[in-house]
Amino acid sequence: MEKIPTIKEIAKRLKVSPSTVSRALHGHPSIGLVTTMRVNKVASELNYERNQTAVFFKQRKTLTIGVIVPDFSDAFFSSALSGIEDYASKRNYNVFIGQSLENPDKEKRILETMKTHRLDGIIISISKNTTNYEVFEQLKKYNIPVVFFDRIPGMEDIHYSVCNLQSGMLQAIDCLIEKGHRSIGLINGPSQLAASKERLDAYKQGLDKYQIAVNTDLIVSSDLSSAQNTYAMRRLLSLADKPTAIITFNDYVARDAIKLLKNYNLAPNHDISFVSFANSPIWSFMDSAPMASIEQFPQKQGIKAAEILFKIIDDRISEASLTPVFHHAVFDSSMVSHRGRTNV
Amino acid sequence: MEKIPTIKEIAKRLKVSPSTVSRALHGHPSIGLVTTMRVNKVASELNYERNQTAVFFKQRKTLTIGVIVPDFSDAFFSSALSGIEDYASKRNYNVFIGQSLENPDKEKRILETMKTHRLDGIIISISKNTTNYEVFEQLKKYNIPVVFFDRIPGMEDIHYSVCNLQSGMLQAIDCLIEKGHRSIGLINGPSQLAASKERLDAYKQGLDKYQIAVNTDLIVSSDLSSAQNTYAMRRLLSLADKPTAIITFNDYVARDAIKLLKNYNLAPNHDISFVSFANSPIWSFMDSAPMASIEQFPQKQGIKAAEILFKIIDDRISEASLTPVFHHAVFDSSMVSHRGRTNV
DNA sequence: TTGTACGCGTTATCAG
DNA sequence: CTGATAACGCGTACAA
Repeated sequence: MEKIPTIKEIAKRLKVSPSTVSRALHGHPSIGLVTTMRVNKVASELNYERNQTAVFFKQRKTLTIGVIVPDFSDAFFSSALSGIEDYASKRNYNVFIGQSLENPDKEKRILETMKTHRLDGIIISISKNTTNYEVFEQLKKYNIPVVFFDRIPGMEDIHYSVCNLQSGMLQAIDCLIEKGHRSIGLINGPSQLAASKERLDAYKQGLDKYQIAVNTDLIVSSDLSSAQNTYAMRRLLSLADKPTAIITFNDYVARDAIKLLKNYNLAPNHDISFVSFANSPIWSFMDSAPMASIEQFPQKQGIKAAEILFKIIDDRISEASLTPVFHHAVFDSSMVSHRGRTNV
Repeated sequence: MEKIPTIKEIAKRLKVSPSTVSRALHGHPSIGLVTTMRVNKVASELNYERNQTAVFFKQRKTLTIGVIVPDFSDAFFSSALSGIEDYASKRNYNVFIGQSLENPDKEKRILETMKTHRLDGIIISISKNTTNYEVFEQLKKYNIPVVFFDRIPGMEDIHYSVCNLQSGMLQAIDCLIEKGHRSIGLINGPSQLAASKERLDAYKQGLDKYQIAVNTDLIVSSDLSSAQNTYAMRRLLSLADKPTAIITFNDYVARDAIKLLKNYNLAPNHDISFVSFANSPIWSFMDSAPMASIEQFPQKQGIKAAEILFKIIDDRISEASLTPVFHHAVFDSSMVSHRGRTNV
């Protein structure tokens, strides 16, 4: 085990002071050319490499951001992570990760670890069970900026990057109405999710625009398990007046619904048209895709969150801002048609 | 901006020495109960939290491992990451990430960053274009253990965790032979990939077991693009003696091949049976899955790599091992049948 | 039981 | 242009 060369070591060999070596290594203009060259020579001979932990310690900056999501094996989040990593690495920043697995305790532990590590900033999509926001207040005191994305807490004064689901829902309804549908069903998610409320509100608003009364029979919910997805679909199919189109909470719900539809020997997008949310890559592998899916741009959301975070970090350097500004990025979801792709 | 409390601060308030505070906070037995309690009280009043960067610097341990893969938005790698994160977090370790995007230069840069950060260990699945292994040698000098997984370099004396593809291939062939197939095609990947050679060798070995001569017409390759996948399949379909079964490099190749087959109005697994590699989740969304897919257990590979890494880290503490031991985990791939799931 | 002194590697400040 | 010194926050021999 060879020992790792330090600035001191170089200084000793050259019989100069450590500070001279440090400055030479940084190309400081006040150091003479000869000295600089001699230092660089010895440094490369010894394979010197600076000890980043010492620099972090001294500078109180870690050049590291943290990313916390519920689960990296979920395509939505891993795609966001991929975008964040790419952005951060271009800024020469490093990325620390943690996954909450939807467990608020684990989430809290991760946040605390990141705090003690003095990370320069955190990007987080919170667990769906998180209700205690105290940690985030503490983070503020430690001056560690937090940017939320996709899943944001019900707090005032936060930075976030989210996707507005309303726009996609309204587009979907416009499109369905244009195709002559008047009876549009909704398979929504669990009511406690903010995302469910958002979809429902936009659904009602969309129908209202065309003076279509909301028929509560056409609105069913699921906890997003396959069993309940199927059950919800069955309820819609059992109606005397079946909907001619159905909007589902997400692509997985749509998949289960379409599967059931086929068991009834009905053709998706022919007998009943489908529009779902997420636009996940699964449809490119499927024979029966919904007519359209509403894209939520996970990677874009992640990158936007990173942009916000770095803006905060940059601003902090230039001035201690007296009036805090909270950055919000809300971009529109957008309906993506799958019609050319399906073979129904 | 409140300033962050330190041990010194606590010491000053209590008029004791910093070392007393430090020991008290660690529950050192030599500190009196009263003192300990007073220290803890003030610490929690001030919301004291120790500065991990200082500890890292002092202890020359970062309690952090790095994970590098080509792309986190790939389900295979994100699933591995998920497993690694979970394992590491149980050991109170943190995870640093980087993605090479198949770019050897970026990969090198990431590795160097991790080196200067003095990470305690690195788990990596190398980019498919990596040919220069010099960095890994340097890492050895810095005493940073590296564990490779899935994609491993052609080096001696390394730690790794991989999946043996031979077992799956042999199972597949056993299974196909048993069902009466004698003419089995292979759509392989690019020849420069070790994984292609491995599949080909096992394929030959499998046929050999049943005294079936290898027919080179039945072996085609693709660079794994959709275009070439389709082209490769077309070549097999244009043979006078078409194969009755086809083994494909991975699920994406199978998807493209099956798609083409349908254009020929032939039924997958009826006219031609398919077995592929990867067992990716896409099949659960598809109407026409291959008969079977060979599981490669990304998460398991990741966790195993983490186990190896932590074993090395643990061993290092207990003793400076004189004879280096290299840990290899090779577990068998395994054929997973999809027959119950397909509706062909 | 507690305090003193030092070191970890680097850089900023000030003095020459 | 360069050197000496202090400081960052913490842990720990050693001394008291």
